[in-house]
Amino acid sequence: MAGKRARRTPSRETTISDIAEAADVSKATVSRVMNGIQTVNEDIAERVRDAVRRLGYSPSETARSLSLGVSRTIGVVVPDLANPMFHQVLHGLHRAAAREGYRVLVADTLEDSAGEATVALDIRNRTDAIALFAPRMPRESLLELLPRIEPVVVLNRTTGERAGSVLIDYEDGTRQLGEHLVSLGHTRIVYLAGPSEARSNSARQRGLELVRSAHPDIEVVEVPCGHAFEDGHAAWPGVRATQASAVIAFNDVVALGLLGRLDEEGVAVPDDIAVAGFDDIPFSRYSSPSLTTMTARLGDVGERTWAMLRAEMRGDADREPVVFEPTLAVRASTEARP
Amino acid sequence: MAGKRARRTPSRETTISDIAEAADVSKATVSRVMNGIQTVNEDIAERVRDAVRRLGYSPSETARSLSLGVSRTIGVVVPDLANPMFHQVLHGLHRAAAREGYRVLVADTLEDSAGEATVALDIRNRTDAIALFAPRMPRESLLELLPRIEPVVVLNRTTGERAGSVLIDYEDGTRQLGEHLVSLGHTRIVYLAGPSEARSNSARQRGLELVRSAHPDIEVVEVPCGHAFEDGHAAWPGVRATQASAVIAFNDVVALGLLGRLDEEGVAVPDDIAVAGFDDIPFSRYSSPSLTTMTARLGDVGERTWAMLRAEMRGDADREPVVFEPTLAVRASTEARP
DNA sequence: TTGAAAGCGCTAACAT
DNA sequence: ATGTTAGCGCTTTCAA
Repeated sequence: MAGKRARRTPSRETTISDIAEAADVSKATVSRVMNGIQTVNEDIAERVRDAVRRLGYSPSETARSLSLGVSRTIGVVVPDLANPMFHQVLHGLHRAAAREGYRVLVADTLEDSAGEATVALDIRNRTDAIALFAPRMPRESLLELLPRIEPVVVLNRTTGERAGSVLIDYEDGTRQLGEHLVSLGHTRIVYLAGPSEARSNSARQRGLELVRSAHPDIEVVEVPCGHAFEDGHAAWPGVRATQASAVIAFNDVVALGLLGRLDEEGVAVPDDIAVAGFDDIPFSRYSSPSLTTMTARLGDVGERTWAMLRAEMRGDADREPVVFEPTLAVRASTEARP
Repeated sequence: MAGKRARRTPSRETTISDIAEAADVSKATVSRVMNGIQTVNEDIAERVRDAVRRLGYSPSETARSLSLGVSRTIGVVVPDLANPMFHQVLHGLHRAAAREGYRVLVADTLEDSAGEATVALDIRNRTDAIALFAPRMPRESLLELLPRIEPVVVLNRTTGERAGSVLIDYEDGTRQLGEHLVSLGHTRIVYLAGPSEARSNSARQRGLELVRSAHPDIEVVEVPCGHAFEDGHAAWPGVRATQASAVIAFNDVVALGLLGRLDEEGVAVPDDIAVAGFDDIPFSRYSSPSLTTMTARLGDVGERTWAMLRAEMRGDADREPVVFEPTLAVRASTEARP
């Protein structure tokens, strides 16, 4: 036997060497055939293809990535795949990336802010770039992480120009929502607050502050809530206690949870109480009553995220944050139909 | 200059060699420190950690995977991430995999059945195993693909023992739904059909056939529809034309789309028409009216999928399909509240 | 047109 | 306890 050391790991079944041997050519030739390089004699190419078929071979992407230095794959880290808002962004990002031949791999952190950095590093170390969707980790952690995972673009968090960032203007969106309710004659409005780690929660609070300043006669009270259905569903007693006539929910998911509860309780929407959400997820259009919300062209947000990621990869990103201004979508949950 | 060939690809910034050089040790020692192997002198280890910190190094998972022969990562291919039904399964799978230190990477095929095989091969070639969620491709394609991507487990498709498979019994579930409506006195029921590529669609049709046989006096008519909200929303004219008093939707998403439309049209549910879905997604509990549906412990489905995947990886899978029997969740959309 | 061999960044067997 | 080196499965340069 040759002096080779024993191999310890199982590794994969069929490799390029097996094909080379079976087709009686060099690995280089197999590689050329697999990558469609035209300079190969057709007879030989066919012999290779035949071996590939017979042995059921497909190249290790891991080995290719290592050799090439790139994977043509990007990673996306999402705090909660169950939130439809992220799908819409993901969809746009996906479409844009696919156009340029990039694959998208998604990792869900299940709202575990402590594990975010680990997941991000891990996925980044197998892809060419990474997008962080609304990371929940503290700002210092984020700023520390960013240089280690670039090229990176962050959604809904500022980065102090340490990375590209795409923002939805929750502050102004929430202000618009407030103005809408005020114009409808509501004088006491409750805000169902989201998770305090979510930076967009403070943005919403700032928006409400603007409403308060503009209308000193209007009361805006805050009720702690959360980000999920159950949270909205469970928030009713707290809302009722405020005797408010209108509520702005942290997002559509929460708003829909509340809507379901109001129906159970026999509370009329919007006559007894008006409800508004944020994000314009598809469900919001079809709920009953349909939900007034802020809509932000989330597909475009995704496309734009890809564009920034691409710029980061090329090294010619200017890192000026891109801000999307949401617009009001008035539906039946705030305005009674004629 | 040494006789080394020019390197052509950019590759990564900081490698194990840089750290070795900076800390004045061998790569092996750096590797030991990075992997927490205790046999390293504390002074040296600290020197290495220091270099790691200074240079912001984190190991290439690609290189580790290649060297180790495993990645401790599994892939999941999903036809449509926007369907909440898949989240619930994903969640259970995720939780179970994490317990054993495995990472989960998700790829969305956006309902493109032609691209499924490519995505599956690609993701499988960077992970240790793969789960296919409700693949849309034709059976022959699936059977041909399976041996090339094992270890693999398939959700909601049979595999002829060529791979593990976890099934939800849509046939019996749909039958139960039909019986429920019949017991409520409905005599004409419409089925909003899903995509014909979805194998679970035919399962539902078989379930309806059982209802027809058991109740010759009952009419069950089929109306082509789809799998998304918009499809349910748009299906109303077709449903009305049948003059049926009850509808079974392909899934909850479709049912909720229809519910929204019925509200817009001023049709009372369940008094004018009863509506039932399938899957018990979280929204269904909170819609108004809340939705009658079939519930199948989707989290357990995910956990079980992991268990089968694990068995496939170890090579001791028996491949007997695991079937989950859904149960009826009666809510307000079929049964008026007292 | 084809093949030999170096090299991608890491791990682990073996030697010291 | 540490270093040397082969090897994981590919791609690509260079030589023939």
